[in-house]
Amino acid sequence: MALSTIKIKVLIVDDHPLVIEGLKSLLSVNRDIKVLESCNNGKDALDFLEENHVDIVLLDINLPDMSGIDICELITTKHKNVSVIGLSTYGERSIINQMISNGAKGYLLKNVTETELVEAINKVYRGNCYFGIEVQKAMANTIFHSLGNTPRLTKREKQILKLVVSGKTNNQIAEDLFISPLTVETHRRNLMKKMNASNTASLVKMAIEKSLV
Amino acid sequence: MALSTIKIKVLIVDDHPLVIEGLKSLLSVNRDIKVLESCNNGKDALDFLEENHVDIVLLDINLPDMSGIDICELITTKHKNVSVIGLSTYGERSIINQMISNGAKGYLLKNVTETELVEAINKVYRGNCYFGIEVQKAMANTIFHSLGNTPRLTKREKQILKLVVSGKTNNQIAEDLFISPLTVETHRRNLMKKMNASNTASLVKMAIEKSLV
DNA sequence: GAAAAACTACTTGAAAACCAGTATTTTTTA
DNA sequence: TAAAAAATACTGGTTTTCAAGTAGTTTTTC
Repeated sequence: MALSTIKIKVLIVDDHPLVIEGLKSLLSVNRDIKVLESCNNGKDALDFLEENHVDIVLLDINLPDMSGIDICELITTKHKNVSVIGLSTYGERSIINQMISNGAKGYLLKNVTETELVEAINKVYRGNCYFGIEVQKAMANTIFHSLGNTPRLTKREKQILKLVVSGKTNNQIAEDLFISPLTVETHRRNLMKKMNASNTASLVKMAIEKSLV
Repeated sequence: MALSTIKIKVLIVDDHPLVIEGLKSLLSVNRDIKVLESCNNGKDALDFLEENHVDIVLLDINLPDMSGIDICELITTKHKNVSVIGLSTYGERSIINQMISNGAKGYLLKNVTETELVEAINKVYRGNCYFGIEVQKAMANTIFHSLGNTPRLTKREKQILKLVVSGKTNNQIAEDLFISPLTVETHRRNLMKKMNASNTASLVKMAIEKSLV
């Protein structure tokens, strides 16, 4: 708050000009925060991050070229010192879950107030998490049976889980991915261990429940 | 409409007094419809139906003693000449689907207008179906991949499907239901045939997708 | 009361999944 | 660059599921 020379560098990613302008306007008042750039698609955002130092990305979920959820994962894995705050119109719990498990540090709805927005950016910048009041409400309903204990799956595991859920056998998956059926079996076993599933049925159920597919 | 002596007999089931009064008030204007009784829980409703002739049940989903979805099934199986119209605050598609597959002939949201309510009751009374505009909107989103082609499962099949989804093996299910594992196997096979599933994974996926569990 | 549907139970054989390890190579991260 | 994590692949054995039938009993329905 005190150091006026060091500003929190923000990148806005949203395909709606109105929202971008609105966010810029809200943040322009605060002199600890500087909006470096705004992108209206995922690719531009990723390109910008390659060549610029950014602290916070305000990331919309509905983008024209790719899902905000996927972009979130790309950003958080590639740029460890960049924090993502999700942004969307509706507080759908499945999306919020996915954002969190993909490394998002905060989540806000678009009816956010200036106070809330600034608080979110400050908190996340300091390494904390921030979730809007409306978002917390949306999560509260099903807090026990999904959030928090969602296991972290590897890329390959997610891939295989999707194929399992789609009804493919180990052999079919092996053919699809050009690996040995025995390897698929190993991944499957690890998946079951991670998700506390005793068989395919509960694995599929939990995968859907935790919105991992 | 013409015969003033024969009125459509309606039973209201809702645990919220305000809603009951509202519905009564809306329907009191119409002289073809008579609200016989109103219950604030499922048991009372079922008891009333045992001893009284009712044409239409306006059934809330959230009830204190049991789920409106279950009551709907009980009513439609026990009382063939009684039609159920579901009633709830939110137009959640999964609930609507379950109501329909449990025999509901109509579904309305609580912000329903007098016109719509009367039209619904009249249509359902004449053997048709009626779904409110808001409900239709909610269903339209996912109309292709769930509704319409939902297979009709028997009571036992639903029961077993739930246990399969919960991760139990045929043997465990057999123990639970005091039947032979071989019988469970037969039911499971019929379930897979009905749902076009080739294995447990796709069976579970489809069961959840079609909100059958 | 007859017909249909649902529930029950079995046989046999094959395929797939599950369990519990070990182990090498590749990639990522500190 | 060394350590950790992820992806790969194997052995060997057990349990469960899948497939394709048959068939008796009970419950619903017309």
